[in-house]
Amino acid sequence: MPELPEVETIVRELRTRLTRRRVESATVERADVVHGDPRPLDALIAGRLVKTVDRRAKRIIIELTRNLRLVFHLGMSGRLTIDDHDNPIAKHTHVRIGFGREIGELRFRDPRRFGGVWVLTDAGEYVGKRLGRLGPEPLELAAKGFRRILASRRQIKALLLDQSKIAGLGNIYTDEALYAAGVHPMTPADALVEPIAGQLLRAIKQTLRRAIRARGSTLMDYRTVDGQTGSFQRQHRVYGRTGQPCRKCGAPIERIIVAGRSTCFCPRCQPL
DNA sequence: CGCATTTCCTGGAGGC
DNA sequence: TGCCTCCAGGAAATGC
Repeated sequence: MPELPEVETIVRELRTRLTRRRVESATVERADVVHGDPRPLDALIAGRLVKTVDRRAKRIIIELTRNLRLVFHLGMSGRLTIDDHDNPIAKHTHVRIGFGREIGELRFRDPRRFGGVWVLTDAGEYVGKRLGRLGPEPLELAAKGFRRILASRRQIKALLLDQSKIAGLGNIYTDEALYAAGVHPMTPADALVEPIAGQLLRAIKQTLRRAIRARGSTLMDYRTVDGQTGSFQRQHRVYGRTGQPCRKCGAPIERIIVAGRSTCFCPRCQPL
């Protein structure tokens, strides 16, 4: 399940391989995963060059010439890969964007279809409707901004998962960061006063940076653009370790439901 | 408006 | 082996 580190890994690879390349064709196999400008994608983007590849929270933004952006969201099971044109097309491949023969084909595959691509031809629509409701990037967040976010009675886990408050964390990195800071996931956010709030922000940033360095966590679906797995799952302290001993204190890791999500934590290192 | 709950979807796991 | 049920979860939609 791609969160910020997985998406950042994908963006870096796409940037290296696609910047300044020319789109030659586009094929939509499933129209209902494509949103935004309703005109046929092939006619719309063929001939344009890739100007930039960037990330906002968990979204991948491919900017083409003449003010057109393709915004990919991978949802749960989405993958973006670059394949040779004649590679077999995997099941649930919904969109293919062809580049030159020596580059290959960008393929968007998403079995569960929680993801999609937004074709944005107007900057206003892009900022206002799609990305306007996203909170700040956690890696760019200062202590003051974080304290403002914490001014709520909600459980800290629910708050960190709320993309309109802070954008990019998902279930894995929320659990890992809370463990690293020694904070129980059900703690009311406004109970986190200094120095704990600062510790938590540092834990969030450190967890994300380490995960990016390991090219993300592969549990099931996630792969990098060239099909490799990430390796951060080997450094997980709580996520997916239910019943196994805490690496700090030896107590068994527990799994509970918080904010409707399965939540792993150490009852001894993260007391309420 | 803010926040909690429900809903979408498929593949894989586990029970029998 | 085959069939069934359950579960994973990002975020939009819905319901207070």
